[in-house]
Amino acid sequence: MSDRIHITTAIFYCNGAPHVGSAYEALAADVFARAMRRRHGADHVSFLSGTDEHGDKIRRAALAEALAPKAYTDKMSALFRDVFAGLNTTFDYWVRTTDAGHEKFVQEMLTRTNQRGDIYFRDYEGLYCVDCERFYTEKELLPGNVCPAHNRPVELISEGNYFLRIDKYRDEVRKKIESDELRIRPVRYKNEALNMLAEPLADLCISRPKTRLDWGIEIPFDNRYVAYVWYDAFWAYVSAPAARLGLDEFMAGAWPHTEHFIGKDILKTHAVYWPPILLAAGLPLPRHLNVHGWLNFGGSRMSKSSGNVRDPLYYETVFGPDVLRYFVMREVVYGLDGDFSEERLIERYNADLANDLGNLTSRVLAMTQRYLGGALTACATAAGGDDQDRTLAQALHGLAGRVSDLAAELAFNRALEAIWQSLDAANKYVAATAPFTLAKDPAKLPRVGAILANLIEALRVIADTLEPFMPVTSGKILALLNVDAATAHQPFGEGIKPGHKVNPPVALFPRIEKPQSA
RNA sequence: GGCGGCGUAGCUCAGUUGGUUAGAGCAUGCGGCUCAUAUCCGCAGUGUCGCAGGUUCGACUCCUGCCGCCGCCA
Repeated sequence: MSDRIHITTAIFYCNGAPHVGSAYEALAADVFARAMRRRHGADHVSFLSGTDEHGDKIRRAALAEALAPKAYTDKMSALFRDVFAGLNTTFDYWVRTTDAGHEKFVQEMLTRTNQRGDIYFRDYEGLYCVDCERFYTEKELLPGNVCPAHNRPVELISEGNYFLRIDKYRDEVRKKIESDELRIRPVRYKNEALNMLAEPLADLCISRPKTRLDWGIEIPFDNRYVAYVWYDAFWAYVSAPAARLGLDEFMAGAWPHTEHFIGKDILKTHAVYWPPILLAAGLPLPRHLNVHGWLNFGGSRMSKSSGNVRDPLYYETVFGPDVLRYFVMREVVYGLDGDFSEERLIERYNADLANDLGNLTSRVLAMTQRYLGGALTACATAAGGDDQDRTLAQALHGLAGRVSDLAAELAFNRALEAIWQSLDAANKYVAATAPFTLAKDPAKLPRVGAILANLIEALRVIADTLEPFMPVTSGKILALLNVDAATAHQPFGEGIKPGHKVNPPVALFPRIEKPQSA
């Protein structure tokens, strides 16, 4: 089986600026993508994100700024792209649903699906919420026919529309989810999805009349209609790679190994609607739905109205690169809701980044300068050495493999825990061997050289393993150690050789003093 | 209303198929070191493991009921 992997974030609906929640999803997917590149080779991984730019909410957001929809989404899509770039995400594809190539692809899929026979036209009368852009049944509404999501009255609309047969595929989809052929993780969301598939499903309305909304992709077989925004947006996962590789090759290769990263709010669309859309087009399903929770802010839901939303790049500029990424990966259990607060971020910063990682780097490089003139005099004692040496070597041995396995399971917090256990082992090793005491006796300098060689190797392995989680920091430490990429990836004890020069320390994470509140 | 989850040290949480004195990190207190970003190392804790029953030689871990919080579906 091919080990090609296609990784996606959700396609972000860009009617508002990206916030820390959007950043969290992009960061989790990016950590995963980087980890998979290390595991399978960069050539075997593609990573896709982008913006969802059609639909009524976009049209109205544009109107509110007195912009044409396209001008508005040009601006918003660039904003998302720049924020994610500022967070050092490594997308191979940035898809806009208004890209000409994407629009053409959606039309091809509509034609293809129509020819296969699962699209039909019928008149429909229903209660419609313009904010949700969907029809409701009376049972779903609050008294007075009020939309439960937006707390405003729905409208009675009567119109003809195109529908996609969904229930026809329900059994097939349920079986694939049950058997984990389409695996939903964590498993609690699998159960929720199966629950949703237990009852018959209404067919999906996939068109909107232009008389009501013309900001969309025209239905190729009826120019009075545009495609429903969700139908359009799903195909963003496929359109760009299909254009680059050819649809057939993409479908035969990476697509069945797709890893969708999505929030729990869009589980239903991805577990219930997306699979039938693919099956109706005669295409295979993705492999994994990786569902994450909400990022709460100080205990309450992060939202624009509560004023607790910050530009994700604020944290890059104030705390430095990688800090936000480290915090959300270390603190949040993937799949569960997490709590984000600046106070907690500063605690983590000081305890983990300044005191553990930064200070270890600093003390090891400082001793190497002071006692060895900056150049190693010995090999690491991975295979031999005394008890202390062996304890350190054991902590580093296989670290990269453990971290890679944990990242593959989306257990990012545990992966970082494992790395920090190695950092602890290195700090204990310094205390146990006390090279600063030995260095006072010139006869013991060879041992000091061996100890520092072990510590430099430990730092190298840790910095290398840290790359998916803290790419900038990883690069900084490897640069301080003066090692090239090939050396960086070596197992513990097989990297840096005697004679190798390392650089003097710099403070990677200056301690943040708590503001003295009077 | 149906289905499911959660409730463990001050805080955030681990606790595998039930088994000896219930763990980690942070925060707190004491001791040590001094290479280092006043950093690091060691020691000390404290917990009726939501409540009440039940099964068992033995339950945080299984069963029942209740309380509280939450999610999904209707």
